[in-house]
Amino acid sequence: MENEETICRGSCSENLSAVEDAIYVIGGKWKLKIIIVLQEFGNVRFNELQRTISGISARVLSNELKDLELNGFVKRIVHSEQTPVLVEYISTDYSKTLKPVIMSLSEWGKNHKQNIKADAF
Amino acid sequence: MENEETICRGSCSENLSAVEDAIYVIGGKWKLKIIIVLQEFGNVRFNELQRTISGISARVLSNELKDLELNGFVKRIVHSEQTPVLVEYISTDYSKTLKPVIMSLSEWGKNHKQNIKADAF
DNA sequence: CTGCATCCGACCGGATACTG
DNA sequence: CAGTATCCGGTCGGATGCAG
Repeated sequence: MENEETICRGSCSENLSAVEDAIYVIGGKWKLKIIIVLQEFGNVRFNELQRTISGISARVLSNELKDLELNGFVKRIVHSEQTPVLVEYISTDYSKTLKPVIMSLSEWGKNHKQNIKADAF
Repeated sequence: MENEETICRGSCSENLSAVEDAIYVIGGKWKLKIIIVLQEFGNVRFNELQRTISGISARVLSNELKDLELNGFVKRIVHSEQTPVLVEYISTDYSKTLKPVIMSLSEWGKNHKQNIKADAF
């Protein structure tokens, strides 16, 4: 019993901390959604992004983008220093490493919605 | 299933909403961590849970557990109505459907930590 | 157009104390 | 032990206005 628990605690904390790290970086309501849009659309401008991701305010989007850029998921490209400024955001190669995460989440979310419809427990 | 390069703009919103649904249910700082602990430990009592997941307060843990129970990820088992009350939480079969999500997140988190150590960009 | 600054209300969550 | 109630400070984030 003690032995099993000890083993479990070992791998568990490892797993826990890994997931914790992941959530710390890509957690929150918006980050993954922004990454998804950038990955699937390619170059996207600020307002375009805001329109695509319904519900996000300019303020929050701005903060999220800064955060994502700091962590290497997003690259900010300025096309013109004159007004009107043109800025595009693109996803980095590193953000592609999130593909499996996004896929499994998407898959699960799809199934979950089905289950919710099926039975209301 | 699909050619990733040609993932349609049409299915983008599909993907987005699926991930959004997933995040809505299992998002947040704690939910996945609680699920992980319950899956790996089996039966866990409230205080044990709080001790294992460092940083969570009783109040928050209580709320999260209620939420997880409502969504069918966790089952609450009362062993005794007398004081001291004995309660155990266990993960449900449905929570096992999150395995792929947890695995991909854990995998990514592990790699990410390595990359962070490697280069500080 | 792309944001940042500010104000300000809502809400999250810690600390503490309490109950069964 | 397993929570709940209350207080309360901090943060989140919407709205608005403005600047480059």
